[in-house]
Amino acid sequence: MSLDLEIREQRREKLEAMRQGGADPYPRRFAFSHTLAEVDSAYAATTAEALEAERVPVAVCGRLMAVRGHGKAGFGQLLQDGTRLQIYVRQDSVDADSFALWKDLDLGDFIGVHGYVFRTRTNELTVHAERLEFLSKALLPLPEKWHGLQDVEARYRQRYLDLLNPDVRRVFERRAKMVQSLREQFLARGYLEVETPMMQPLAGGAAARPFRTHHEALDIPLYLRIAPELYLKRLVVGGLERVFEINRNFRNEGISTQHNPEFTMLEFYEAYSDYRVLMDWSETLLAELARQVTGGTEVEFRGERLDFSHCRRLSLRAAIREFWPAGAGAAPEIAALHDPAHERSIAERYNAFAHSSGAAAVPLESAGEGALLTAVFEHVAERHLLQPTIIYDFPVAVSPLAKNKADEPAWVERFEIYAGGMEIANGYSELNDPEEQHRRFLQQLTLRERGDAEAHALDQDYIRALSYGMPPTAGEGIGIDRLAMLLTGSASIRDVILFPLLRPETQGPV
RNA sequence: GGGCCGGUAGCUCAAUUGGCAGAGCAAGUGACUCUUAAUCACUAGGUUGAAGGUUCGAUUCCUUCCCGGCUCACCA
Repeated sequence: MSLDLEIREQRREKLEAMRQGGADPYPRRFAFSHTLAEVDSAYAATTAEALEAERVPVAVCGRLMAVRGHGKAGFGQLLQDGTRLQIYVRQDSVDADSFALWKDLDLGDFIGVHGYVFRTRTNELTVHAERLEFLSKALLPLPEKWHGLQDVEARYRQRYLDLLNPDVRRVFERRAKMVQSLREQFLARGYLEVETPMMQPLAGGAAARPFRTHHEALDIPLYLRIAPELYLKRLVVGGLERVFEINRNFRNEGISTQHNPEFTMLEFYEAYSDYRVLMDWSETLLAELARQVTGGTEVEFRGERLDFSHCRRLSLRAAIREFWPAGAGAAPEIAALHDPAHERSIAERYNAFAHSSGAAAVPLESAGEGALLTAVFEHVAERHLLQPTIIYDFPVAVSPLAKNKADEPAWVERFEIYAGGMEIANGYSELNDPEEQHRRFLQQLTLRERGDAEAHALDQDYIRALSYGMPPTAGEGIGIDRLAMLLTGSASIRDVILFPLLRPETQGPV
């Protein structure tokens, strides 16, 4: 028998013995007087003498994480909701049943402790036990007490064990605080929080491969949403002029340190606004977010200090010039970047450099007009954009839902925010001309026919909604997971998602 | 999907260019009434991810496969 099973067998026997003795090993509740955190904060400043005089009675509970026995006495450490507190059990202070229970406890068991607060000789705040109650059993042993769970796969598969590690717990607490801060900032700006369909008959609003499912009763195919965009803008048509949604998107694409098939997006729209307004608002939003979550505007990410107090602004074309690799010859002239005729030669020049230096080349084949320049930007600049940076003005070919620039119709009023070398946000002035939107969808269809599985589908109902009239509107999506990576210093998106997608275990758990 | 790295006791990790698979924690027994990674003594715990191959002998070398990590490509 493996040791694991042996331990479980021994612990089952303890449970059985408890039942034989008339006790319920899984009792229903414990009426605690204080949480461990409350004990901690209430008596943090109280001296040993004052506690001794007062003998404050408490009833506390938690998971037993450490035991240091001394024969007829002993110390234990309880863990409750992230707080640890020491207990002291001595034979001459508790009843016989409680002491027998104490001797029989395993690490990981849950107990309730009645007693009083005191300080040990080393001045540690401790509950002096007078009675113990058994609350629940750990049949399986917990991970190693000092190192915790280290195996990366086990950490993700058994997150409940990983979360016992305070550093891991802190990441998810901070993520929660982040979402709360964002929500509060949007509510303060007069936004309404909404929920739009996660299952859609057409997966629109972004360029990505969707997950497909099927509704039995209606007998129709449905797609898990790749973005909420088209629904949120329908709401703006309906007069909900400031809306935001924090929810999951699903994209049937690769998994990496920056990609999980389901990820959380904050997406928002405000009427009578444009991308200039959103650039300003995003900048203050991020700065305030960093302040509320970390207490400052600077964070450490992959060895870099990132400063969220402001965003640098750079046009896409300027970014290509600035980050054009030295080995690729002179950076493209501004005039060339404005002339579609030069787009291909710019990409080819970059690719010549890429081939000689071993860097990834820009795929030339399927790209439509304007898409090449965007691809060049991503290859040349993205990984250099460590400090928060707004990149603005994109080609219309890669932005089928964004409004054209007044003075340059082949380009749109769109921006993306980069930090830590990752794209974390994407926003634009929304295209609200239904006829132009229809033409854009048709262009996407021709891409689709050419084999681009990620090109937008034609959403007639969305065209109809726009035809009723949508005010000038600006909208933006912010990737919550990546932002959480930045604000928690996590190198992988899996470290900020409680249960990241993994291949299922072939051999079931023990 | 490509490249690189990894998988050894429940957990964290060792194992000498191929030579008896080990330690700490956790577990069991015993000692111990102020410890805090408690201490001390003893005990038990292994199909070294799987299947083949080379060899007198494989955790170690080779092949295939499984699982994971990093990275590149696609994407946010």
